Amino acid sequence: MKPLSIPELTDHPALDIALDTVKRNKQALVFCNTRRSAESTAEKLARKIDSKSDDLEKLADEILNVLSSPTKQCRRLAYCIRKGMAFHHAGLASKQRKLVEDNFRNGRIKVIASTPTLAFGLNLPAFRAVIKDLKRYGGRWGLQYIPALEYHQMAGRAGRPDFNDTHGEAICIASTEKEAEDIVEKFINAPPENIYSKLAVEPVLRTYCLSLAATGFAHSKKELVDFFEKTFYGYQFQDMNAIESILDKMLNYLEEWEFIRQSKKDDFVSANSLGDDKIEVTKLGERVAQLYLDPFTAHQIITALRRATQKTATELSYLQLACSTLELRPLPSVRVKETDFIEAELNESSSLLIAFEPSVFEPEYDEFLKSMKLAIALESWMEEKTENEILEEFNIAPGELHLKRNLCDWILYAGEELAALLNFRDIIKNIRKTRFRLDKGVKEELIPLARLKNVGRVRARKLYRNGIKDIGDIKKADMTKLTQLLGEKTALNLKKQIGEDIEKVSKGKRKGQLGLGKY
DNA sequence: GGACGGTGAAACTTCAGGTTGCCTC
DNA sequence: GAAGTTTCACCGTCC
Repeated sequence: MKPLSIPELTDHPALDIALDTVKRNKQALVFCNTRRSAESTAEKLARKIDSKSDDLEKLADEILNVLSSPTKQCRRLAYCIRKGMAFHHAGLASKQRKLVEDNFRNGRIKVIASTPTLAFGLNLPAFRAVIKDLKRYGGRWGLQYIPALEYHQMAGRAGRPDFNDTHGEAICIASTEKEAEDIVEKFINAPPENIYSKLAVEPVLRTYCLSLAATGFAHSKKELVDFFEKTFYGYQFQDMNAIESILDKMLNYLEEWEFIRQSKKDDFVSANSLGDDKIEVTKLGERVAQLYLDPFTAHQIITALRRATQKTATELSYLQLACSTLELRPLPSVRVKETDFIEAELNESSSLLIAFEPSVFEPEYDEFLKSMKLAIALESWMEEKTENEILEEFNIAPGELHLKRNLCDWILYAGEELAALLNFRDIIKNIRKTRFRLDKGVKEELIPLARLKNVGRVRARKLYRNGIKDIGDIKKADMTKLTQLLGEKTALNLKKQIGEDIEKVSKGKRKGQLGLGKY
């Protein structure tokens, strides 16, 4: 194949290649190693494009209005979209992600600069897959080459047989001859890495131990060992003695946490028998298994709930508990300039916290600070801060906020269930309230309004500011005012929800809805 | 003389991804 | 390790 000659229009070859693809009226995916880089790549490309189209203008507006108040990320994406460029990563709101994907498929968007999200799972082929970075930051090891498997995933996006492409091009960028040789050797000619069983990780192993016992699949340690022997994990591990001792450790934890009871047979009766160590699952253990919860997390929650019965726990206490579980990881990082205010907040509310709190000198302290940061961010969501404010203040993008809110809700739901089983009635009430406010993103005063269908944080606040503060006020409010605030359909709907079926207000008189800003 | 604004270099900071549960407030 | 962001010194202009 003859070498491509591509004009140098920008400061990076990956961008030049992407622009060249657009010139040929084809599509490209540019894979970047960070979200920031994906965004700036798309923006730089957009700056080089001067075409315009009505379709893209419309799409950009749609992208901009996905959230009730657009974030700077929304504005940036909308700017790119206007030029037929886009970025894609987990920080996008899910609707925006879908819009980007769909409009790449239908050809309106020409280039997507993305993190590896697009390479996994999504079927989004393009004529060219440009892999801008083959290295990624790997904690204390600095920049490291990505796995060959990941390279294959990304390169595999090149070529669209469904669109009669006869070939596709996967392009890596090297800055020296030596690097080019490295890339060929490490990625293009290299087989993918071995796959290891996920069971080999302790959290997964202990979850399965408990759930196998809880579902009656295994009644003794022997049956557990038999089961794992037949799995891919057993096949890979081979050494069943080692597995047995790992299982021993897991079972001891489960027993210590009161999820199972092990009835041991006299040791000297049968020296070699794993034999008759019966496993009995407690009520608590059964519920933990049903909740698909890592037993360690469950134990962590239960310990914290016990503490909560003995002191005043606030919503922040429950949020921070949820944020300190493994399920919420990876946690958003704490920036240097944030450390001070998080520690200040910590000083203030330390007595309220119910989860384990390491000292400054322990290695867990970093993660603890992060959990505190996320908890504060979620709390400010409940205090009605907008997505943009949270992005600016905490550097947590809308998509990520949404994901963390869901995870947090799941953990808190589990906490609620466990509290019910343990008969901690007061706690249940508080967790429910926390979950509700977290779901809706409202202050306490808006709870009665936000309970109504079709009323979220925006409408509830609008009503409240106009003196309508609860169901009683909605009953009293006249339709004209409600219509003015929320529009006719929603107003009628609200009245219906509280048991009043009102005929439509006189037609033709309808004024525009009142903007939130003015009231 | 001082406030202000623009510029560029140096110093500093940050870094990918995503499934599970329930109906009740 | 590299790209992006912030900070800061420096200079010119204006009032």
